[in-house]
Amino acid sequence: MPTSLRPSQALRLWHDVTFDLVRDGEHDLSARQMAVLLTVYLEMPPHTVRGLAAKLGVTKPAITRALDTMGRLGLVSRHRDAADRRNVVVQRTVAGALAVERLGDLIIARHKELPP
Amino acid sequence: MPTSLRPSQALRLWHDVTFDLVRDGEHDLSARQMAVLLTVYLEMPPHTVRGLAAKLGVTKPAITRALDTMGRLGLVSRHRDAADRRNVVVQRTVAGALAVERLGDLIIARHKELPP
DNA sequence: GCTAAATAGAACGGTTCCGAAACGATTGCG
DNA sequence: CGCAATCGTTTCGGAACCGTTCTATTTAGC
Repeated sequence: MPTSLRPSQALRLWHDVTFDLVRDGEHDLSARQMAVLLTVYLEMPPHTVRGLAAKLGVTKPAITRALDTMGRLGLVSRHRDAADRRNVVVQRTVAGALAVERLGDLIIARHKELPP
Repeated sequence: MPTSLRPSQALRLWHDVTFDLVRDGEHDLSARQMAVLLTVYLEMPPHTVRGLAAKLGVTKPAITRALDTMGRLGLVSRHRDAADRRNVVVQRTVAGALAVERLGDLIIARHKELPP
């Protein structure tokens, strides 16, 4: 575990990274979309619409729409589950992995710049 | 400066905090609104609509609307500048300070929980 | 004083997102 | 087989937000 963040550092970090995301305007993802994206890329698959909706505490159509948007951006892809064809599994993409990786780099860079 | 975050830790932190924000659903602020809120509470006043728009690289009406929403939520307040009555200065509120403080606590808590 | 510049906000049309409800497709169970 | 349950999606009306454009107010310069 890293050394503890102080409140001013924590907020400064959040501000700086959010600021970069808005300023660069690449993603323009809502908080929900960001939560879905990171859940898909950080947690163990498989990820279904229902599972994501339950985990995030939102409705299924909200997940469907988030996946629509992120699919349009190439950040995730959807695939029918062959075993149970009612299910849709959300899969990672190269572009999505790159975007997540860039976000990680951004957080780390801003974290390094934090005042002591 | 805290010890450096590793990529997996940085992304895990971002995921966990975003997840909490979505799950608890208290704020429901967009990335822009979050950037405005944290800028107002972290950077040196005074904050004008024009200044915030220039800093974030968005249009003035976008800032006006963000301030409308956040004012409705009681997170900020607006006042005409007495010196130059064309300007509106954005001021902090008790509720806003509390919300920002809670966000800081959330980030710190999630940061503490990060795997080594 | 009078005009020009600056500032915030309002109006407008288009886009996106929301939750609730309804719907088709699929599966499991009796 | 038949019927209920499950799953993802679509539809619907409403709300929020976007950028552009325009307006009202105020200030600065001549």
